[in-house]
Amino acid sequence: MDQEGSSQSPTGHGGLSSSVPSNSTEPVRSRWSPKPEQILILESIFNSGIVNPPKDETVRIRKMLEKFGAVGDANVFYWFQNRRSRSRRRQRQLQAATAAAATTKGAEDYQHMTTMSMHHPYSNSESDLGFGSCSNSSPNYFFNDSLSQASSFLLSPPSSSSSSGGCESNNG
Amino acid sequence: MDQEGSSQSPTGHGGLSSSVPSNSTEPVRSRWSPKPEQILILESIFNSGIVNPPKDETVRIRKMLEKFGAVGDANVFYWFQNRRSRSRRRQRQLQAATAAAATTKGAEDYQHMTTMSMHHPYSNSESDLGFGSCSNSSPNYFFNDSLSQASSFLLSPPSSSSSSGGCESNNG
DNA sequence: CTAATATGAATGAAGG
DNA sequence: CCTTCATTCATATTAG
Repeated sequence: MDQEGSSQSPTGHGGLSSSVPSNSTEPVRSRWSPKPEQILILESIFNSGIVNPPKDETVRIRKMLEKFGAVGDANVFYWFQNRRSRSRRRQRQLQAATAAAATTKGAEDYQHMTTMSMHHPYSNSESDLGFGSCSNSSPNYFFNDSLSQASSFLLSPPSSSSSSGGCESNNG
Repeated sequence: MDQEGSSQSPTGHGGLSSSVPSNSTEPVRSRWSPKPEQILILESIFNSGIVNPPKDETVRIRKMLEKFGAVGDANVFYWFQNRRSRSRRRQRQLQAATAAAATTKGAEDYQHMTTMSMHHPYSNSESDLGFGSCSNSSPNYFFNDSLSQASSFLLSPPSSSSSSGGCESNNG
């Protein structure tokens, strides 16, 4: 198969500035491929408790991500939506596995369950439980960053202190 | 796009000595490798017309496959998902090629894929289309099997019946 | 050992 | 929100 690790051609998505991929030198990426920095930011926000950012917040997040590569509001929205779904699914799966492992009811279902071990390329510890960052003040979700450039950027927000407060995100 | 998350052993072996080489590199931590019997079952189901089994059916299929080796709902779901995609992809490829050959435009303005070689020694005809087996009765998809143990097992399915037709899986 | 292929798994995007 | 499609990544297996 064709394996492309480094892609330096982000399709001008976002539906704003960038135009159609008329570049003949660009392998034209069909869909958006979030950069590591962008993923870091998105994960930070998600882990901060903002699992369902409102429209206002989504736009701001997009602005931040744009610094590291072309991205649109829709991409951000999709990302959070998929992230939420996957998180919930993961949680349910883990819960079901744990429960099944401890079941042993001995009624009629004698189906033994093998050890649950979902292999993960990256140690994805989904610990988004109990988000205490539910303050309707400044949405500075970053504090546990790890990237260099990302952190540098995160320390210099666009002077926008407008917070939309979002304990329970509700997009319309 | 994981629908059901139920993964068991990463190596995908029923708990016996794996056929993995004596390499000291990763003997474990692999992806699920469906056993021939499992593949037979899955193919039978797929060819039976159940190309998109609902959740209930997926669980049941997983139970059947578990008899032949560790497998999770997710694996079954992935299998069907990939099967569908690949079938469609295959058809589109062939169709495109045929159309291109019949067009006789004399201009190769059509650019598809990057490096998709289509020099296949055998005609990869899935011939799985136009399945008129659209009856919402018992889901006894097996009838044209060839395996020994598999067939033996297939003749003793669980008393669970009432599946979702399989014509058009639409649940939500 | 390296290249190519087959296939399971992950993710972005879209529909309902 | 949940399900589904299409694309891509990663790895196992096979060919050279």
